[in-house]
Amino acid sequence: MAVTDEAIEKIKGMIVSGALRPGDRLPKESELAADLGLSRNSLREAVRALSLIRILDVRQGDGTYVTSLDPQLLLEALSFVVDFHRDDTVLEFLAVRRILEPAATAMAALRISEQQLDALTAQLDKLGDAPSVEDLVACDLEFHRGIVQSSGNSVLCSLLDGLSGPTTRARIWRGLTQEDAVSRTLREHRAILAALRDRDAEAARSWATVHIASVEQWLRSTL
Amino acid sequence: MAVTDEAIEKIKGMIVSGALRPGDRLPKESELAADLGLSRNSLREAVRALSLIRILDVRQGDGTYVTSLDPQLLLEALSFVVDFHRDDTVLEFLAVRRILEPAATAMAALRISEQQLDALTAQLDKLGDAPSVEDLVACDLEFHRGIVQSSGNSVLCSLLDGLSGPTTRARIWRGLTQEDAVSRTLREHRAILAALRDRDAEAARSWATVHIASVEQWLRSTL
DNA sequence: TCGCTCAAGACCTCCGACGTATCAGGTCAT
DNA sequence: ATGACCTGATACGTCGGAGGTCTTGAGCGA
Repeated sequence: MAVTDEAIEKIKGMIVSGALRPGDRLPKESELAADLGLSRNSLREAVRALSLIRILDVRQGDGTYVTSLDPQLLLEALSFVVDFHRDDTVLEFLAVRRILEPAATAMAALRISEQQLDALTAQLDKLGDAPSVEDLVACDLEFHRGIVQSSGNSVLCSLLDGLSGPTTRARIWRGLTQEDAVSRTLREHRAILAALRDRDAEAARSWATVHIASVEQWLRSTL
Repeated sequence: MAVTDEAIEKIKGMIVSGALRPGDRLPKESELAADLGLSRNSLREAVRALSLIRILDVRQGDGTYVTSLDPQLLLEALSFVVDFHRDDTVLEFLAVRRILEPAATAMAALRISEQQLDALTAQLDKLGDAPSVEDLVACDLEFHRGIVQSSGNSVLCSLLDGLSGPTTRARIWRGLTQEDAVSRTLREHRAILAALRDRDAEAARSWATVHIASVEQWLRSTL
């Protein structure tokens, strides 16, 4: 195994074992390189790799720190990976969303605050009846994110965030110009919100399923 | 933005845009570095980072290639990330599994082959009635993986694989020594398999839910 | 006390050299 | 002619050192 890979494993080991804890600062590059028995150049490759997936946070002029290791932060790397997928696997990602999103929406129905409900309502009101496709996409993303956050599970939230990432969603919506799709989306958003306000988890779940299934159906007929 | 980060973005761009396709070979380090306008050392940091998340495959003495970009491969990096999570977030990961696994099991009920059913049966038979905890853990992993693969969704499969990764599962099972837990697990596996054989998606879903919920409940009472 | 200057510390980038692994082509024995 | 073996070219792996840039905080003056 290459020295850089060893270094990655060792740093990972230090974090998993608790020798390095979230927020801790690593020894400076030259010291750490000496400790691990490799050159500064090779160590930098290891650090850079761990930095890409948000394990380490490198601040020039300051030092290198272990991130908070929050699920949210680590799964952020997921969206980076999802960006690489080609169109022919979009349906599979969408199928996973179709499983997760209704469940998250149902969970949210039991936990969402009045204040959050009001915010979602205001958001929909602000969008109006005939928004541009761009506005609708942005709003859709925000709407679902708000709901999923109310599920209270940050892993679930980050996962869905990654799966629904800008790229995937943009690709799907770019061609979604059929007139009734816009109004249908607006109606479905209203219905989901109403179900949440009623604390009706099953209704919320069903509307979320319908909502995603309609996108899935449209996409399937298009590809 | 640092030159290395720019290089990462550029390489990503080349792949996403289709200029580089799965399996393609990249120009050699020195050339690519010159093309992108940075030193070989800095480029190597970018390549190493992309290699960690399985976007690139570097072979010494040969060259650097774009991987297949299969969801399976890319989500493999997920397990690396999951390893970093501390015990207090295990419940959130488990909650996500509780959503995905029953759905995957239900999907499998409609698609699994006779041959795969026989293989799962043989696996359970081989384990016997009173296996060691280690054997049970290994078998459990294999059993669920086999089922999820039959769901036909490779994204779903990889995601669950990552979430159920060795570390998380090992941590959970390490303390699972209560006698009835072992026999209960065996019974539940048999029940899931029976539901699959009956092509009864709802029964399969329910048994999978029960199966995971029991782990969740035990874990919740322990932490 | 507040704000500015400046030097120390740490990461950023680059260069050039050498080590090591892989592959292709040629050589030689069978 | 075929196969194993050798060898050179090629490309990645590792290293040490030299400047450069950014952040931080101590020290100074208003």
